[in-house]
Amino acid sequence: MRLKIFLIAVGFMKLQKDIYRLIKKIPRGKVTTYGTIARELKISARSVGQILHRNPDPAHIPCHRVVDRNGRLAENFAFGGAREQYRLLFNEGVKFKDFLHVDLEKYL
DNA sequence: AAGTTGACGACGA
DNA sequence: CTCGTCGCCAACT
Repeated sequence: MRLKIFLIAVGFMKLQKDIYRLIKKIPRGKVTTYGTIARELKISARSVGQILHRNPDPAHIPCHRVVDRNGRLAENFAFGGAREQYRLLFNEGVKFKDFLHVDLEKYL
């Protein structure tokens, strides 16, 4: 049982590490897009979403700073939905056009 | 082991 | 801007 958890953790480490490295350097009050991360990692944008969705380590990965290419929030945000993501970003001083759209033009 | 599922993206209409 | 399609690919049945 415990072993299983360990193995899963190790398995996640591969991509988690790469994504973590990119996401963690996002300055406060800024955001990035899935596509940007995807190109950096040489993987599909979809995979980035996939990996973040089944978020391996939400405590150490500021996934709320990741939006889609239109600056749109993820309505299916794993932790509390878009509402929660909105709140987190707002706390960092990110300006919004409306509930679901971040003010891009000044992302990472 | 094979099929389904999406925090997406690009392109056309 | 939205909507529909297709390509994408790791994770999950």
